[in-house]
Amino acid sequence: MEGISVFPIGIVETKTGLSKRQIRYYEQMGLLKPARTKGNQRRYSEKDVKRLLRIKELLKQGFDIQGIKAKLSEESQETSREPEDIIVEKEILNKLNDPIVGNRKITSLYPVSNRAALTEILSEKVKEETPE
DNA sequence: ATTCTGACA
DNA sequence: TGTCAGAA
Repeated sequence: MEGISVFPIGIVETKTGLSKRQIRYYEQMGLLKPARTKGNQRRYSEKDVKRLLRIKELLKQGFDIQGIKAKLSEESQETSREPEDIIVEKEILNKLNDPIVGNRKITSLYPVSNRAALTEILSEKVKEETPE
């Protein structure tokens, strides 16, 4: 019984400490999709509230919209997790395709369980791709 | 009284 | 992000 959307934005505002402006803005950015009443008013569920709280934290931790979007979608699929090997492959592909790897934070997701193995394999991969 | 969308001194 | 307008 937590998927039912019942709270109007005003309640969510007090429950999360986020302004209505922010709550609506994050929705525009595709971070959440609250239900709508027939009168076009937003109705949030507990799940939405938790999501907003997570957004709030990630924001405090200095993440941009893209990063948060990635983290959120990651947490949504957190159920059926893929084998580490496959995850590692995806991470490598993401990093190799993302031009802003060295300096900025990557816009893609990166589970940190086997980060060591990742960086190791990645460095080798990069080494091959980078003939000095 | 509340919320919604669009806009900007 | 805040905030005001005009409508619902």
